[in-house]
Amino acid sequence: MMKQRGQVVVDKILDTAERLFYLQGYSNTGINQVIEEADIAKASLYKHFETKADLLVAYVQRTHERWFSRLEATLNKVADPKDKLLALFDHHIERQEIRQYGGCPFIKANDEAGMSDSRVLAAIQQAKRHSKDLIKKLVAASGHKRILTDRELAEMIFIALEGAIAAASVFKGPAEIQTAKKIIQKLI
Amino acid sequence: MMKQRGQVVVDKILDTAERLFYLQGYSNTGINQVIEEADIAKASLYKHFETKADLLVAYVQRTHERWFSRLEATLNKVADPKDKLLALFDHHIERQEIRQYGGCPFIKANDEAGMSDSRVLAAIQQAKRHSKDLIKKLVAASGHKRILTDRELAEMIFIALEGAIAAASVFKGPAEIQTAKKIIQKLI
DNA sequence: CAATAAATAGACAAATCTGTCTATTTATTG
DNA sequence: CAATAAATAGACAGATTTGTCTATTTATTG
Repeated sequence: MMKQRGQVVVDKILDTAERLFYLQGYSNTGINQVIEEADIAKASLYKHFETKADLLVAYVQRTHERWFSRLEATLNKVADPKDKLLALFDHHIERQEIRQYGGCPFIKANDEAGMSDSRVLAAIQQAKRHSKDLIKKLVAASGHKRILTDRELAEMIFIALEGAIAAASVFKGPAEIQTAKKIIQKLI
Repeated sequence: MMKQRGQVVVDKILDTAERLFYLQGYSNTGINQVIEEADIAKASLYKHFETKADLLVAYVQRTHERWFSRLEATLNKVADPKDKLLALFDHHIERQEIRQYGGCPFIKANDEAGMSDSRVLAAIQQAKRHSKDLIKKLVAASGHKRILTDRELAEMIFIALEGAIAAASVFKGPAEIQTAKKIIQKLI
């Protein structure tokens, strides 16, 4: 039952889908490219995922899980509660560097399929609610200046992160995320 | 030379492309659907646009022009300089209602084609720079509290608008745009 | 009116797409 | 080892994609 060395087929599929769906977009990525680059048989893919849309849903959920794990690991390394808020921005600067400023994978998936597939939309909303909740907890524990209320500051950080990542993906650089960080720093 | 009543072919194409590219996405919209719904011949489309990608570039540029006209008209109705800043948010709440919370058309186009087509990326960057410049001018004339510098406030408003529109398109409602407005109100 | 330009309908090519199916080989497990 | 499950390669169907081309009709303009 346990495959230790060598990925199991479903992981190879998801790894490849994750890379291609983000880089090229869902619609621009064909099943044939996925199975070729994942180096698996087509029948194997359709044994694990009934349709291409099912693979998209799985991709969003898996991206959500991995996003959360990585962010949690980053935040655990930061002690000061205000610094945790600022670490959010540094984390996303690093992530967007790695992602070559391709923007937020959830917003991308939402723009491509969120209006037509309700399961995709639901998975994306879950991820964004998760992000917002996490920020709310960090704000509550931060002991900030109270220029804004807890709720306002949390919403502002959430919205600023979203906007800064979107802007960074337009201008292909970290500038807006760094700017957002400095401004939030003034407000906490 | 002048066509007065009845749209010329190129306008019918662009109107249809505008609607379909935004609603369904560029990749999910076929040339055949465009010509059918625009009620024109395929040869006419390819006489005006060499490739589908050229139509996308034209779509982005036209969306940019129309976005600016509409926003300018809205702002001209507002006298108070601080109210102009707040009117940005109201304007986008209305626009996103009409657009059924489909998000920013430029970010959408960027997510779908910005990484692969440099002309699309350039057109999107122009639109976003235009938006940022407009906000900067409004901020400079606003006589705000100077909790933030002019540059910081302008960047914050730009980023907050981007983020709020993205969040609104995930949660399919105006909540985040309204919240962003209230927060900016506190800072000006 | 005559000449030129613009638009039309639609067939067509060539490639690509998702999804199905068969037949075979490789792993796993009792 | 024997039985079951999982993965493979690849042909195939049927639909759809972008873009080209021909032949015809409709507008425009000198």
